[in-house]
Amino acid sequence: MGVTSEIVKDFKKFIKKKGLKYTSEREEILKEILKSKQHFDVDGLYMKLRKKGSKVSKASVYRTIPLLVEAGYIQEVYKQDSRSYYEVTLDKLPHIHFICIKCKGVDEIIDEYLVEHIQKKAKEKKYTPLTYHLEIFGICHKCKEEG
Amino acid sequence: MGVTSEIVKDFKKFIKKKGLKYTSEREEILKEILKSKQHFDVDGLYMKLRKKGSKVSKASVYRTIPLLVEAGYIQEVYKQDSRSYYEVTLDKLPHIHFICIKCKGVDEIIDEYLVEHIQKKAKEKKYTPLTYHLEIFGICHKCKEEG
DNA sequence: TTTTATCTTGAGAATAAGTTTCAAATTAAA
DNA sequence: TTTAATTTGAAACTTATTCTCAAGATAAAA
Ligand SMILES: [Mn+2]
Ligand SMILES: [Mn+2]
Ligand SMILES: [Zn+2]
Ligand SMILES: [Zn+2]
Repeated sequence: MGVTSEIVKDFKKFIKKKGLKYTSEREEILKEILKSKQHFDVDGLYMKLRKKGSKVSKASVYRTIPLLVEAGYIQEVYKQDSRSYYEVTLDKLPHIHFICIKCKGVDEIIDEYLVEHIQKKAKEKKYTPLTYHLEIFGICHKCKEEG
Repeated sequence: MGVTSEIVKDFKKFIKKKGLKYTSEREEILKEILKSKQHFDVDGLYMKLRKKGSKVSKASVYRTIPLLVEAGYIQEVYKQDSRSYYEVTLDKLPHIHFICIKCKGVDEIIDEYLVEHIQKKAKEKKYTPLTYHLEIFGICHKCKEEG
């Protein structure tokens, strides 16, 4: 049994435990998200679903995302141009995103030490961390060369 | 001569060098921002200006902010509820913001080591950093206790 | 100082991501 | 199968930010 179907089963349990109803739309959205191995936004996700013939509405995508965040499968990792970007958090530590403001390219840096450091600081301030946005906006090497 | 009038003079120079015109609106906005010793958003800033009798329009506030960012006086430090928050960057290193999603309170941690670490990573990836968003969204101690 | 070209302003319209509304459809417990 | 509760899609709504444009301000040149 693949990792995906494990998650789908867990999600169903999660939904039931909350007293909500498990629907095909919710499952469709979760499955599509699990396929994305990169960052995604609502519009991109919605387009992908539509292209495969799905009839899910954008409203349902917007409504399902907070559930998936709460269940711990995805996280909002950054915002750009007034749009939120998410990623699947399977085995992923919080990490830094370098975002090029010219080409919009995103580069990740995973760094265990950094995460520990930040979590120690959070503990000092008695915060319970939920979401990390560690973003550096700037110009990437390629765009710099092109002027 | 105070630090403010120094900055105002520099800003005028900056504006002229760009071939733009120095206006009372731009100066008013800069001065009001320099007074704010905390994070601010456009609406709050605009309200403050209005309360002191200023006639500056919100459009001008929106238009002036990118100039002040470019000049290096302020930076966008985080976004919340689809609103951007800025702060004056005088002698301020990039720093972490702990943001409570319940009470919206913001706590800062300035940490030279962290900044150096991140900048080293940026250099490794050949990025030219411009803006840092180092945010941790979570629950503060107080809100945690209140349930 | 006056002229003139260019830039900036305020007001309101436009844009677009995300939220809300509501009647019809679906779920799942009884 | 019946029934109560939830969810859905579609469209309306909200709201921060951007854009448009005519009128006003700036500053270089005359
Ligand atoms: Mn990432
Ligand atoms: Mn700060
Ligand atoms: Zn780039
Ligand atoms: Zn709080």
